[in-house]
Amino acid sequence: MCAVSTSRPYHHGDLPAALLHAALGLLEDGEPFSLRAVARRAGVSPNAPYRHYADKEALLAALATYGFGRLADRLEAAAELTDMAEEYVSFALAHPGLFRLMYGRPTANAAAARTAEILAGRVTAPALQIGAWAMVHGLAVLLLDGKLTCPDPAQLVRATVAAVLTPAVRG
Amino acid sequence: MCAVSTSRPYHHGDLPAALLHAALGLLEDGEPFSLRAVARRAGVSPNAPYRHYADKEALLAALATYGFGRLADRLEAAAELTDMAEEYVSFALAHPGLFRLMYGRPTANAAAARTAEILAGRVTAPALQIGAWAMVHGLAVLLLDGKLTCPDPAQLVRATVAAVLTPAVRG
DNA sequence: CGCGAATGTATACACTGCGCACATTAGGAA
DNA sequence: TTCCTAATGTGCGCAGTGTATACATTCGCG
Repeated sequence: MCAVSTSRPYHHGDLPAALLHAALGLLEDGEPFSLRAVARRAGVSPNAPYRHYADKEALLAALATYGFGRLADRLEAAAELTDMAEEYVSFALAHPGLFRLMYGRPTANAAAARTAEILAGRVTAPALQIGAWAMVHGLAVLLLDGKLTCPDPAQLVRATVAAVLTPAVRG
Repeated sequence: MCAVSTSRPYHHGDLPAALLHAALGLLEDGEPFSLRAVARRAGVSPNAPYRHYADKEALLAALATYGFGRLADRLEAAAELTDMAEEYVSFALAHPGLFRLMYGRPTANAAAARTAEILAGRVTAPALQIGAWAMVHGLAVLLLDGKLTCPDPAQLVRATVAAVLTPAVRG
């Protein structure tokens, strides 16, 4: 059958990127995430993604490493530990779906470790490095899950870092 | 049709409790969690649970509040902040499915708040209370997600609390 | 031009959560 | 005792999911 001129071409051009973009869109919009929904949003058949990603996990893993890259960029742009903590939490709150996905995948632990290293760059003692990461991550997760309600999360982060981390670093 | 004598009775007796138990078993065994699997494990038809729980969320919410109860018991039995932190993390590592479920439900925030209060009982300053909870929870989550590998988690918790929380509390 | 490889589509299966109608049973009323 | 009603469990069906398999279309190279 001949394609009508107005129809889009059989071959998409750059489906892998389009799929990633569509998946990100689903996460940002908080819509239920399914491979079929991703394909739908990319305007492609339900099985087309399988040409580029082995399975759903593979797409999610790609999303996770992308997310860790974005987070690392943000962290590296911060000057002090307090700023990094604030960026970390604000990233989580701005992209809840992506953030949860990043830390939920057993894959992409290397990317997570790199993120941790950037954070640790502002701290000296090893126990403090882990403690700082854990506290900031804990704040992010608790806020994300609604276990810690607060009108001004950024302020909360700064106060908590000042009360806990700063004395420990000085100590 | 007449029931054969060896078959179990039509009415279960205490299905709600049996369903909770079956669900817990699924979580502990790390098997994929589905309402049908819960019903299967309880030896009952796929739709029987709907007589006792409005939907899947309701069952999960019941599980979550149960889990928070168990965690609170453990925390209250601990004498010092360090012990509580260790209990918190060890609970998470011992019951990963249940722990993730507890903090993943938007419901049962009251139970989570109660847990936080128990933890806060060992700390005075408000910012420190939140910081302590966040750090301990962060350690639990990072360990659970495999982002923080460590041969002896309990030791890690004690060291981190000693390095970060104790100095901050001392002021 | 022609053919093979890459890419997208169609169809199909097992599984899920869940609504609806029906079967079975328990427990009180006559 | 017998019967009736409400509680409880079952069967069937629907929409939606991940994914395997077979097919159609198109691009790029000879």
